[in-house]
Amino acid sequence: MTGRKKRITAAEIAKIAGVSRSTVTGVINDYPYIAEKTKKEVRDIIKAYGYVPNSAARVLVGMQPKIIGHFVYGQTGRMQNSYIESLMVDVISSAQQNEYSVVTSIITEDKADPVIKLLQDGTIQGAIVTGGGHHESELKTLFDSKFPVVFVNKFPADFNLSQYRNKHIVKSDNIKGGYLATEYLIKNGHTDIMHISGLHDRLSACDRLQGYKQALIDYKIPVKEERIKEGNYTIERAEIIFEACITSGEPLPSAVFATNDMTAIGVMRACRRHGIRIPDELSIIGFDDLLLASEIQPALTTMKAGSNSLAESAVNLLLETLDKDEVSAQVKILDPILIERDSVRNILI
Amino acid sequence: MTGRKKRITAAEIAKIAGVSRSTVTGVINDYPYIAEKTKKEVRDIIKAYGYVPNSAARVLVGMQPKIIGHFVYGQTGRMQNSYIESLMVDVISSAQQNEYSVVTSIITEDKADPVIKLLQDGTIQGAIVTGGGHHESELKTLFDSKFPVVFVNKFPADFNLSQYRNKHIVKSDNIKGGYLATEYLIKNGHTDIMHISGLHDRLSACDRLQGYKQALIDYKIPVKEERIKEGNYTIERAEIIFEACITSGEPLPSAVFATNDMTAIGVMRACRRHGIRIPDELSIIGFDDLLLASEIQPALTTMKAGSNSLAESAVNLLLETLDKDEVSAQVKILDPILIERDSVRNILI
DNA sequence: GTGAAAGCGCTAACAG
DNA sequence: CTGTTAGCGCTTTCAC
Repeated sequence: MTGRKKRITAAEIAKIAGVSRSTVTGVINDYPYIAEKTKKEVRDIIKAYGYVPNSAARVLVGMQPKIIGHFVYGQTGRMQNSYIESLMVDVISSAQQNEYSVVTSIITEDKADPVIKLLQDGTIQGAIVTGGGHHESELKTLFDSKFPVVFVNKFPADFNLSQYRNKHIVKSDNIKGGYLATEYLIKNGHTDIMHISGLHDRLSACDRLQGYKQALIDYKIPVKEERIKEGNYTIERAEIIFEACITSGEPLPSAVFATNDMTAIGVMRACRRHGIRIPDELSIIGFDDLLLASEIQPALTTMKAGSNSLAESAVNLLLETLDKDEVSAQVKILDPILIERDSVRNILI
Repeated sequence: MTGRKKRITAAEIAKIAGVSRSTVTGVINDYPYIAEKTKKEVRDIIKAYGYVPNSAARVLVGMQPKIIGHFVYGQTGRMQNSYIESLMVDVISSAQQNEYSVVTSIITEDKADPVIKLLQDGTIQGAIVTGGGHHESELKTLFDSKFPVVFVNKFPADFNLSQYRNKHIVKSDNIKGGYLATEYLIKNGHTDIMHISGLHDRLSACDRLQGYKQALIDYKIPVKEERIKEGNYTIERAEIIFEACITSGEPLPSAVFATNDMTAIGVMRACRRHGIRIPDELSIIGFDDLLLASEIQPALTTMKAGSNSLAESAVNLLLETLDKDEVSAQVKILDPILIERDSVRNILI
């Protein structure tokens, strides 16, 4: 680009208004010691000429750009997980309510480098990190940086939060979520419950699995390893897994607890293909409460982590931190809730 | 915030490396007239000290921030239209492939003001505008500005593109889409086809409606106004509309062309409640090809505008424009395609 | 090849 | 209450 039209500057406004440059600054930032009359006059001229203070110049002298980053770690390839998409929207909405803008970065490969650059070069003031995937080294880098970062359901395995500053964690209580989901199935009479988990190297998946196991133990139901399968959050993978169960000839479980709704849908797909009716022959419960969950047939019973409150909590925590100088690490844990729909049958009655 | 740790500057790097400030700049921007040896030495120091050039300072001296905006006009309240969400992801992905970041702004009310400010204050270089809603005055403002903007399926009703500079339009051919959808129903033997449209003040809705009418006319089927209902893109509204049709006692159409998938889902919901089987008793075709469309039962036959290519075309058009000084307006029209699934029955056989 | 000097547009700290 | 001065950190002439 050679020379797009130059914008008008504060100096020019000052000249037009017949005041000094600093008076214009004073008007813009509404300093109390500028005469109301002057303010009004200058404001009119500012409006008339469409003057807007240059952001780069303000940031350069130490003002805050009011932009945060949202780093979304995603699985490779096209992201077809609408959970993460609605989280994006929620983060943006929450930020905008506080007059902040958000730069959303989708990180599919090991491209954390360009992303942390946004923090380093001062474009953004802080960041929210969400999504899946195994990214120890990038997360470490973020953790060890001085920048304010809020991690949502995602953080390095071995961290000692108390050592850090300006780092926070917002998470849904996945152990509890796994427990409640499993307990719900048990209370509906199920004892042979399969769990299709998320990737075993992700904390959220491990927690849900742990909750599952704990519920079984508490209700004196043996935990069988062959009833635990590792999925990868996609419809396709879940479909393959359950397909294999069906065609193996082994007896099917009476219920499945899927680590997320997409997985649950995959199971449903496999069932559809083989004429297995839900919930009559197989009960299923998911996790996330995607929009999809209420629309498929039968409507999916699922656990809701509260994507809205997750994003909101994260944004609020981040913005609070931006105002302060050094904030010690905080952890905020949100309770999941059960959304009862039609995919689980009570086999006691 | 009082004083978060100051970053290291180019001047300090210069001092450490024992070279001058401008040499450091030369190394960073890889100027050809700097000795390779010097470059390497300085680069090592830069890396060792974690130096990253301050973005605000660079922008201030006229460099490009490499950030674009995505302004998403949405209906009031929670956006539960996953079409727009996946468009967001597509825009971000396309931009990132070109090493641009994107600030996504969701505009629910008449808040275009804060959003155009991002352009005016130089935070972003240009913008992509998508979404629904009636926002003549804001769009006008954008149109009349000097900033590069690409409008995706959304623009002022009365515009004379040729007058403008740095403004482009990317749209899917909605007339054709409406035509193809309707024609498909006709070819499957349907003659009593209802259309649930989008809001009549939105161009895309009008175009789809027009295509619908044209197809009927071309196939010598009378257009009946009572078969055209105005929806608002939501499941809820569509459900109410079709519910009313069912309970009115009037004969139902044999097919429905819904202006988007959400509307189609609303119709399906109403049918479910009343035991009307799809596609046996009612055929239905949607528009958008949401992920949902392939998952619901029966899988929804729909028109795909190609959200991916829409976003990609828009981003490419915008980035090309950013490099140039003044670009005359362009219009890019994308062809919709039919995705055949199971919600339409051929009533001829 | 390298260094010194100017200035992008703004805010802040001073005098007046 | 207003005007003047001094940078923020960078890139870009232009001499050396």
